[in-house]
Amino acid sequence: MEKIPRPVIRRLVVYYRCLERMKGEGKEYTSSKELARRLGIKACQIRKDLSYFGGFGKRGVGYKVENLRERLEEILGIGQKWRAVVIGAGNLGKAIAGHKPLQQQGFEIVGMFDTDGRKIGKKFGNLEIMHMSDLKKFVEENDVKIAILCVPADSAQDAAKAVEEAGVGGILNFSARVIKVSIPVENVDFTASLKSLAFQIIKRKGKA
Amino acid sequence: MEKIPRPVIRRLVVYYRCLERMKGEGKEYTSSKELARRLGIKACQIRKDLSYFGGFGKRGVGYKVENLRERLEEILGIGQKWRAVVIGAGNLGKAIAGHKPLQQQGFEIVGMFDTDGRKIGKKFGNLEIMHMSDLKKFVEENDVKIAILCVPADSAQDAAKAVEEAGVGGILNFSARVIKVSIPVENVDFTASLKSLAFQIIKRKGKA
DNA sequence: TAGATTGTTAATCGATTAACAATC
DNA sequence: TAGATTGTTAATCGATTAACAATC
Repeated sequence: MEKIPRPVIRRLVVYYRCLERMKGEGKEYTSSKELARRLGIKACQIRKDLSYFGGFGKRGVGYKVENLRERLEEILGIGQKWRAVVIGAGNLGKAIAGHKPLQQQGFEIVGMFDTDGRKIGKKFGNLEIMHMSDLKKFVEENDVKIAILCVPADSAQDAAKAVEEAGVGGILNFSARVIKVSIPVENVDFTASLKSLAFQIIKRKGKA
Repeated sequence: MEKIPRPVIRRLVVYYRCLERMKGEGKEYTSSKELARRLGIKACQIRKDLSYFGGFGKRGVGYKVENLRERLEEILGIGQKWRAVVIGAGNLGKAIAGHKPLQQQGFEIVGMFDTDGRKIGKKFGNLEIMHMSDLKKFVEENDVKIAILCVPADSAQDAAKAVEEAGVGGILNFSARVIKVSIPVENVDFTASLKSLAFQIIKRKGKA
């Protein structure tokens, strides 16, 4: 398979969600032009993105909504169940663990871990908070593929290392720190996003 | 001012955080090389990024940690207080509102809004949950600059529009939907990140 | 001076956009 | 056939990396 640019995958997810909605609306066919209009993206970019994975449309006609949705589901691995653990039982960790859209989209949170003795053994919903020292065993027994890292910046590297050693497949990193591991990582650094936003607001004020 | 590529600002935030830590470690001088090593970024990229805003270093010597930190603080608007509201008083909204690192970094959550009648009037910490219909007045009276959008995808566009009309300067969008407004937006779409991560794990498995 | 590191220009790389032949 | 839209190649754009003169 040809190398896929990172941004393409992000957009594929966006296309997928739009197709889900179109399906809900009872739409049978769509086109790159229509998707482009709804998503604020160029039509040729959509076609180009799809072309990395094959031709899914009919010239002169467009794409069959359900067919394209299914193909993207397959490509993105959305069909399968992804068993995940949350590392860090703070506010954020609990919010993620309780985030309903995740469950609906095939991500099942099967465990929560922390290092704070006062939290261990407590329940959050039907999840018991476990100690990091039990992570490896739990991952092996429960076929955990993803770890969602919600720990403070200073603990991030240690936690990430433990996750990697436990045999988890990839990390969604909410901590405000670059982590160094050899498994795939996606960073969700919203304090950086917020600062970047602040910068844009300042810049804009300057112009106005 | 020359146009600054978006990714540059994100990295500036990362540099800033690293400098804060270096300051904490009592380091007086650093270099693009050292920053590069600590952050897993190329040294020339750091110099290039900084060069958009001027020359902050001394050839042959490097950068004075505290000096560079201060300049970045200034550029990014980190020195000033940013008053923000959270839209959507669900799990996620509450987690963000209670997220301590935000307060420490100059972002103050001064209000929470929702449209669910059962939530209005309830307290979260020392914040009272208010109705969206009161947003405009609140924003004007409290000089709110940022709105953090934590509503379900289907409500995102309406909420974003209300935020824009209330006169807020920019939006941090946690919802899984593209929103169309004319003020700056930063998207934090972690379900998309999670799906992108899933794809990378699949791809990697294929190779191994 | 010799060594080090910046700031900046030029080269490379990668991603987006435009254009259009293929074809439904 | 005429009109529409894809899939793909080529052109453009933008960001990263390399290279090096300037200079501490």
